[in-house]
Amino acid sequence: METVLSALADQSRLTLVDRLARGPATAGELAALLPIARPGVSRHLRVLREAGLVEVHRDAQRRIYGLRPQPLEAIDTWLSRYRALWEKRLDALHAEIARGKSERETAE
Amino acid sequence: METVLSALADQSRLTLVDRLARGPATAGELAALLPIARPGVSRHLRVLREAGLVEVHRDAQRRIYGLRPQPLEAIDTWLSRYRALWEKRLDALHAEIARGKSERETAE
DNA sequence: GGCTTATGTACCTTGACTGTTACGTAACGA
DNA sequence: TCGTTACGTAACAGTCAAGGTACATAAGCC
Repeated sequence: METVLSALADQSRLTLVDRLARGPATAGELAALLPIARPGVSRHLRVLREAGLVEVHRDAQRRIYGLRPQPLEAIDTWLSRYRALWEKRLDALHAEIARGKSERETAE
Repeated sequence: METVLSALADQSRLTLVDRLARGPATAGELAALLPIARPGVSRHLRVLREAGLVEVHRDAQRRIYGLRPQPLEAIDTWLSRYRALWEKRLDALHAEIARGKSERETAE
């Protein structure tokens, strides 16, 4: 959990993950998205790989990276423990809106 | 987004957030949960505060910390862009189960 | 006014992280 | 086979973050 959050706590890696959500890409394609030199991208990809967020397949001299959603699902699961905290707030808001609306309707 | 993920990418702060999800606590109560010295906890709490994950109220010489769910909601929203990636997989799994294990050949 | 309790800030050290350049490796293609 | 393409690792410098100790602040208590 902490490993995945650490891996995502970086704008460069977030950019890579965002891109990979739309489908696989080669290391070169991914590197083109970032304003840093290639070795830096390689290390970012390694961090994502070690966090289980991406997987690699070789295609001749190319490396095809793809997103592994499992760690993201783990975050989603962890987050679900807190979801009630803001859904309660939203429910209250919705109730407020509904109440205001009905009051207006009965008033008019 | 990156700020919140960075704040959460630390086991100590994750512990604090987990605790605060069950209700407010004083800095002292929170410090007792971590195996580090008090000033370290103060700094962790500051990181959480600057990420908008907690808020503080003074009560005489005590500081009462409470969880602010909004940043967590932001992560949930960000995550929703990826949710289809594993829900598709789960749907396929459910379909597979519903269909029964009669014919299996070119799957995956 | 002192003394204690509760908590934060200042400062320092150490270790990890990010980016760079230089180099290594592996596969394709003329 | 030799050059090119596509990636990665190695080594290094600068920055950042986490922990510790010492000190500051602030409010209650006697």
